[in-house]
Amino acid sequence: MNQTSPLPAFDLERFTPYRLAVAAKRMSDDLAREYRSRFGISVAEWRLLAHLAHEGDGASVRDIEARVTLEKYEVSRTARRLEESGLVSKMTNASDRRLVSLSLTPKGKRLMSELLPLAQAYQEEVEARLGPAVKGLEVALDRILNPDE
Amino acid sequence: MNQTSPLPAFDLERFTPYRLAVAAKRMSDDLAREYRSRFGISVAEWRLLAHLAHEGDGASVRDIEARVTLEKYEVSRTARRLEESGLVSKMTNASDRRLVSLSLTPKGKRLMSELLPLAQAYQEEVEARLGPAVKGLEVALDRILNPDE
DNA sequence: AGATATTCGTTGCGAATGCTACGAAAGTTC
DNA sequence: GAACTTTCGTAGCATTCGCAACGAATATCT
Repeated sequence: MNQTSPLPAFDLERFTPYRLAVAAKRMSDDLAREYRSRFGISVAEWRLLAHLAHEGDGASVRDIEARVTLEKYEVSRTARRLEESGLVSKMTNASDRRLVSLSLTPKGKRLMSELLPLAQAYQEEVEARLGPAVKGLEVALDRILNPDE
Repeated sequence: MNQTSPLPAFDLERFTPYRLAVAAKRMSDDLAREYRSRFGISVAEWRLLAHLAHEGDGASVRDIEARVTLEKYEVSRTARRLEESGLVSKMTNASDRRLVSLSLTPKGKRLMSELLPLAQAYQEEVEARLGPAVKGLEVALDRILNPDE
């Protein structure tokens, strides 16, 4: 008795969303540990700083929200922390005083000139470790990230 | 003046760890929304349930921790919530009373017999959407997840 | 211009998270 | 068998998170 119908066979370890989540977490934690131990910054802080370094100063919270996949309130809080640690300065935009203009301070720039080459090296390390599979990975990521086309 | 040395060129949007994190979050959120709205369960709850459904009843917190990439305390709390919602039962193991033996309740089994086919369908949808790129993705994920060999 | 709607950024607050330490139970050593 | 070490699961506590609401500034409408 208690004849429960058998459950469908399903192996979580072959479930792509799960595998993707674990792989991303592993790589991200790996990197986050590095960032934190050597520079004391979080992933969100890294993203914000990287955006400012690449796109130049003056980005608003809204700009960054759209670009680095953080929620508005995360950007706001991250910016506050970065300001407190002296890496970023915040000024209200003169022509639209709703906007906050974010800039790297000299200290922030010095940090990024150290950090960016390390990130670049990590990228190359990843590519080397994945070998030819990196091509397929990037194609798949493109498809996931741009569901249009 | 204020001649700051130019920062190295670095594009966050081409940084594989970032792309991987965003892709995983997108897919995971997509699925999590589905699980939550239709069944009221979180990602952690889904993982624990999927493990029990696949491996059978009686798994301990430690077993699950090792298998579904959750921390010990996450498993503990997730199991408590699942017990509260009547999907999982907890019993102390008779032969080793440190261990907690987790099992799907009939209600949990009914839920999973609904949920697992949907997960399977999602997997097939992902494969269809990615097309041939899925091969390369899985190879890359294998490399990231099993850094041996 | 005045009224209304929208955008921008921040914050209050409850829930979730992550670290750590802890007690209970078993294993180990002598 | 008593002292100790280790393993297992839980809970306390501070931090972080996510949602929603808010005030300020601007845009739109009539």
